[in-house]
Amino acid sequence: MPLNLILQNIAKHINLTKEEQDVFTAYLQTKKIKRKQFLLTDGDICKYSAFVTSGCLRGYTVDKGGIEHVLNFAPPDWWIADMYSLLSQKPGMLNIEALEDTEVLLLSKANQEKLYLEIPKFEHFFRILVENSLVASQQRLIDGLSLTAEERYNNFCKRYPTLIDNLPQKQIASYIGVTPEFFSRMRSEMIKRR
Amino acid sequence: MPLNLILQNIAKHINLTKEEQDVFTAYLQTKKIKRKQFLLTDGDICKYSAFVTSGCLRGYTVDKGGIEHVLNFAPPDWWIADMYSLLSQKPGMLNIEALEDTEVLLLSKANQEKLYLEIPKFEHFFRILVENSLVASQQRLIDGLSLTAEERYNNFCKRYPTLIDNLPQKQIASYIGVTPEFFSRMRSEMIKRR
DNA sequence: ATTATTTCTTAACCTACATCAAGTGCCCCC
DNA sequence: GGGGGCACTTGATGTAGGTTAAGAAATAAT
Repeated sequence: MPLNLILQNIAKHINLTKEEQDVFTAYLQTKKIKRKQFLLTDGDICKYSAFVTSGCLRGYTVDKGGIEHVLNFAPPDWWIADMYSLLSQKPGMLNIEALEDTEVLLLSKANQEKLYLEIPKFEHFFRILVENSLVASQQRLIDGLSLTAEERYNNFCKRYPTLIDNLPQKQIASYIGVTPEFFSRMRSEMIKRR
Repeated sequence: MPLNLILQNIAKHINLTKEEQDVFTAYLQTKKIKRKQFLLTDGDICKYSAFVTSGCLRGYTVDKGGIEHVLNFAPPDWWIADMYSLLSQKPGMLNIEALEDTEVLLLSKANQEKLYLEIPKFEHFFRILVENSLVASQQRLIDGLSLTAEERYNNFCKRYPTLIDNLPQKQIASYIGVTPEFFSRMRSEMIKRR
């Protein structure tokens, strides 16, 4: 069980005693997900936050026309959940699927609430975590309103350099909001212009 | 000073003693902003979260071509800040401007940090506040990727019914991501189809 | 190693929305 | 109350990205 990674992630924002670490880690469950398997399916109620220790997940929605739209990727050291469903405990719209064999540590909403009571530092930790997510989400919203697809792709490469090597092109295309065809064309034009 | 409104806002998520209320309210400053005046200008460092007690603010960015893109509105009972700049204490991209004469209560980042230490319940309050913001931001992101402008406008009317009566059309257009010309045309076509 | 499936590439054609421009209507301010 | 400026409307034209389709290349499965 690779608890070191999650303890380091937590230690970015809060200091836990050894005892507190034990309390925290006792609340976690390990889960392995094979490539193409789902951690969460749209219409389900999201009961866990997941912390990725190896592999890669993607969160995506499917629109009326059956087109998939990637909301987020989660490589190692990242958290992922359907936030709407997790908070409201209502059926959500997000599918969370493994892009490759993946291992996660699951923290249930119930255990998360217990953590807040037993170790209030976790209020602080998750506030900061969500604040940073909000900043990234708003930045992406602004990008979608004001930048061309090329500019969005450039930003993606700058912000998440470690992701681009292993992510399939069609997933990157979906994340920046264009079709695979357009993405392919755009990239070859960018290369011609070098 | 209309402290009742903000105390009610806080009471949605946390219970404060009378003493705690006094500590909290002592940290607030009142500010009046005339229509068209700025609370924050892009390039500045955001030092406050603002709670609107009357009037209406809008947060927007300006792109390379000089086009404004509305990120958020803040009518009464809403919080607003440039989250990136507030968290990082680096110059931000958001302008916050009054759409009408507005009154806000300001909570500085420094005071906010003090609050967390003196009344840790505020960690809980702001975590929930930011979580809800994240959900709304992600939903808007997904809408922008998967819906037509009409559908986005319909969602806007459903989610924020109290906003549409008083907001100028061009601001709504900017929020849903279309030009004023297209918005005007789209609306008259929707009316024809009734 | 071979086959099946998926991903990527490329070309032709299409479309939701943008841009430009000008006129009308409305609101704000003096 | 009136003038000026801004918001809204409308028409013509343009464009960033989508759709359709087919072939090539790469990857997965056996």
